[in-house]
Amino acid sequence: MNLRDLQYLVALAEYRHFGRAAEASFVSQPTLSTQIRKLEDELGVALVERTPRKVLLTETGREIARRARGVLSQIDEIKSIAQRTRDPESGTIRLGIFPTLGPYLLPHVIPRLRERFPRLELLLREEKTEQVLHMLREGTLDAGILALPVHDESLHTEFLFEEPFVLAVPGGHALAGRRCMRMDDLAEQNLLLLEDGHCLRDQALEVCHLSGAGEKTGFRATSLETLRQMVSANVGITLLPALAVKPPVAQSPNVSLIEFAAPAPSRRIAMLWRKSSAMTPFFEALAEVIRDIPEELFATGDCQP
Amino acid sequence: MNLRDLQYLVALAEYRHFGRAAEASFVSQPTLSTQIRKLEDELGVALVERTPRKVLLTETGREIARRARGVLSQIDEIKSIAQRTRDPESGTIRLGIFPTLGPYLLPHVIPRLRERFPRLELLLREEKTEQVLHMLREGTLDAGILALPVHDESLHTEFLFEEPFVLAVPGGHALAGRRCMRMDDLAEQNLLLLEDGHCLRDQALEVCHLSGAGEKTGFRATSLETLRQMVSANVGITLLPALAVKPPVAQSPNVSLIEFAAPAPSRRIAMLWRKSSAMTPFFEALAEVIRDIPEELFATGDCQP
DNA sequence: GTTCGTGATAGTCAAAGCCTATCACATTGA
DNA sequence: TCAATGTGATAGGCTTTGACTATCACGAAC
Repeated sequence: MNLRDLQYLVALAEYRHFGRAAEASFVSQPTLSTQIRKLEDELGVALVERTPRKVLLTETGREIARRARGVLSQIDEIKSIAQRTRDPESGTIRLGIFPTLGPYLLPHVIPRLRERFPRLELLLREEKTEQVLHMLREGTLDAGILALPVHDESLHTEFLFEEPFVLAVPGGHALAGRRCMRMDDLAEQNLLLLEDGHCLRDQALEVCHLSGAGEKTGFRATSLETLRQMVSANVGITLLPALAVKPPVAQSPNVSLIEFAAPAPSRRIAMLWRKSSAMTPFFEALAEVIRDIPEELFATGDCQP
Repeated sequence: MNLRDLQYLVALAEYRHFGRAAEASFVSQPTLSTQIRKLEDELGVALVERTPRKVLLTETGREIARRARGVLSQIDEIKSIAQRTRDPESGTIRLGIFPTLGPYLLPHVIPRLRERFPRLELLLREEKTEQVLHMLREGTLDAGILALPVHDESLHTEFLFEEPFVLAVPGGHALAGRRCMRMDDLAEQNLLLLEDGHCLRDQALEVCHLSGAGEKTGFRATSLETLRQMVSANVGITLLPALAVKPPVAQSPNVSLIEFAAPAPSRRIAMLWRKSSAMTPFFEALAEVIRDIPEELFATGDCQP
């Protein structure tokens, strides 16, 4: 049995005439006759009642023709899906992003993506970095936005932007009056950090290491917002990524933000997808849109400590 | 595109390995590889992400494979229609049933089915309720026997019988001497229950809710037989469905069974199949045979607490 | 660096789908 | 009543396709 057989049967059901059914199917009448006969042989039942100058389908033939229409309809759907994929801007992308970036980047990015790809359906998934990588590898995510470095040769890495850190201190802190500082100025300070599993923790530890700062003991936050609230509550000081302190994020009460002089500590953000993905060209276009958000979101002022 | 192509794609989606998909499809690996490639060429899109030692389907490939399963399912229906026309009572039915019913119902049902439909081949599949429903929907089961309610408009529901629960207590338990009780008598008791995923757990929780009983903490059984053994070992008390305590099921040592007065807690069992199935008349006959098992299997004694 | 697993390619062959030519048979019209 | 016509079936043949085995190419694992 094959799809052409089903097409012939459906045509025969409609025309009830071998010649006209053949013509509608773009084959010769003997071809259609033979194929219908072979289908009957394969199924072991009569589908057609052949009477002189008249063709009727048996009850079984009518029922099978009905199902055949459903099958052919689904085949058309399959071709439609394929056609839509050739025009990818109308499909669905599953995009992973980690929690200390997603809520601050996406408000800038989503409107631009909707404008650029109005027919795209974007399914966002907020997970920690390791989980995003895992889901990318096993194919439950199509792409991810992560901080570098990522060591995975099976993934393509498309650099997006560099996001600097700023120091957040309570309003009454000794450093609060400063607009700008050098990394060295962090020496002897102890910072509030996130718990294990967050890449921001590792990134902040790297800054601590370079600057001589330490981690405030006896405390680990579960989210960036918790860190911010702790600073606001005079519990301590912390590093925050630039996007997390720029509009539309509201300024927190009792929190002063201090930028760093060059070379400022920062994290490099990239979009990753499987090298084997068929969507590479499209992902590159998507990355381009993300890369195009305004630089003033990251830019520090003219910082001369 | 032809039906074999769709079969190959579905197999590839399942195995994610060209060799195993080919083996399952009874062709050689080069054949399957070539046919998939030709299908991709015909559709003009990549269906498969080929990475070293790992095969993933693209999102388009997954979507098309999903549709292909539907197509192949309808082709099976067409063959089934033809086979049923040739010989209505032979052929193969794939029947799903959940684990806390199957082992206790089937011994009563199988002999009657074999007698009534001697040429029928019954393939039984024991799965939890959600899995049976999933397999019904995707066409890997023809029918299922499940507890109601089931909310799925695409499935036909044919009520079979109502199966009451009995309370199983250890021989030395305070309630052990009673033959009969009201549901209220369960208040303040804590019952051993199955783990998540078993519909019997939900059914028992409903009884707990109505009667004021609770769940015994720190314990969750993986099977009904484990529950029974725990009662036998004086660990606690539990609800058991009636069929699970009637012959040919052996009576457990040190376990007393107490029936409930009307209205007794119970679960309603039904047979479900796809409304689109061509086998509806036959399934109705099959359900009739199941419905006809002796009522004393469920009947409670004259229970006057 | 070698071995192994896996998917792709090359060459080949049998089967299938399709063709044209023609046949067989029933219906229709003169 | 008979010839003409319409229609579906059959025969022979050709092209295409699906399938094979053998082998290659490449990346991962050891």
